[in-house]
Amino acid sequence: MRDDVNSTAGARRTPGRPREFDEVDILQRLVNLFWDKGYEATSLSDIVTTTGLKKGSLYSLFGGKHDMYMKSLAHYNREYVQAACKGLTNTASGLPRERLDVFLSSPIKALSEDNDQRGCFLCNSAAEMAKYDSEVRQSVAKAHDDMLRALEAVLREESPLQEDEKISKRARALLVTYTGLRILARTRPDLEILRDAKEAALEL
Amino acid sequence: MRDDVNSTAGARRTPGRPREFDEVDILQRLVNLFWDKGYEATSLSDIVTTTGLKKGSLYSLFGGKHDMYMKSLAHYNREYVQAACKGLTNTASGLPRERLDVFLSSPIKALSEDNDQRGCFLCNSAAEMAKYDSEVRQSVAKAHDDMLRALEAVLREESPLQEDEKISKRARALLVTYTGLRILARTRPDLEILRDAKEAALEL
DNA sequence: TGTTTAATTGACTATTCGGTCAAGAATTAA
DNA sequence: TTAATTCTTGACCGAATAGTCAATTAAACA
Repeated sequence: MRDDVNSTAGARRTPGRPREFDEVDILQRLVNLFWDKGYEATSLSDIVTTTGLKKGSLYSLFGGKHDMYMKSLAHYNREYVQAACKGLTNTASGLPRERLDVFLSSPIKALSEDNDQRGCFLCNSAAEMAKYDSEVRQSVAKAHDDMLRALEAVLREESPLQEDEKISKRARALLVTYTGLRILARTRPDLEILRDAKEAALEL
Repeated sequence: MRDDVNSTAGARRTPGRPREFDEVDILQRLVNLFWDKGYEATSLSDIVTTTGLKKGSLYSLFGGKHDMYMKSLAHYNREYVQAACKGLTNTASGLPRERLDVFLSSPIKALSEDNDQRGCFLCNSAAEMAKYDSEVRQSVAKAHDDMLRALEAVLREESPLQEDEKISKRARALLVTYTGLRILARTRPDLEILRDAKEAALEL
């Protein structure tokens, strides 16, 4: 009926009616929705509206609202968190100090340049869901571990002689600051608060 | 019917049937509920159950679910936030440095001693509601201002010669750290993360 | 005593919630 | 052409949602 969106030149196709949507695109729309409004405040009809899929398709694809959320969270971790980690550890993209600055500036940049007040999907999940949802808690914990490892790598790069203990301590402090920045961004506070906190964290 | 809970020795009573509950007690129960589960995940029937009041009484008392939330938030700010501010600025309760330590340790103490994983009602509100609820945003902003002023007072006390700019900067950084600690507490992370972040913040 | 005022109660409502399912449509393979 | 497979659609479901209201009860007051 529509353009044959799924077939890539001469590739084998599975039998049955082909999908009329791109799964990754749907996932991205879900991420944006949950990121913006959280789990409880997002209704199935919100989801139907912004994905363009009907309930039947959504349920056969994901299983249920909670699965949609978990898969969105996983997608966010894959796309955004990993990108942030790569940005931190990519030795080709500037001095360690500069990369840390970019990392801690991202919450501020999102707010000031893109007027993006959503904060961080991970931090929002931690706040809303982690207490009573062990799946979410696990997913968040894993992402936090990845971020801690990336932070430790940069800090080690910056101070090769520093003892492990100290490196890990500073990484943890940076993660806490990052989380605080992201949450406060959702209240649209003065940018100065965020900027000052960022600078203080970097002074260490 | 029940004991005459409202009358204090010989005081004038308003006409009409007297209340069978204590309004402050109800408010405290509401705070605990919303603090624990957030706004959307708390249903009216949760509220009916934990307050012991029926819907009619609740609605005539508060107006609606959102009013219940706002009044809970106000109560929290009055009771908990003000207490924290007092603890910070009370010159009789230890050195400035010690008071700051108590302040930043409170998220850790709640988690480790009381197994209290609720974080901070204010921070949770910021995360869940502030983006699309201007009333909440205002209430949160006011509480944050109070906390910033209290933090500035302690920092000034500790470093009387420091310039205003610097004091306010450090106060903001501490607020961000505090928020991060409280949010991460909801994911039941290793206490070490929180402890390390606290110490790093105090090192400044 | 009866009147007035206010609190309690439970039945009631309309809407929305997340979720299911059977029938139809579009494709591949034989 | 036919069969098998998969995707799409819209009608449908029971439960839960926030919220309303009139009847009843309990006090103060005159």
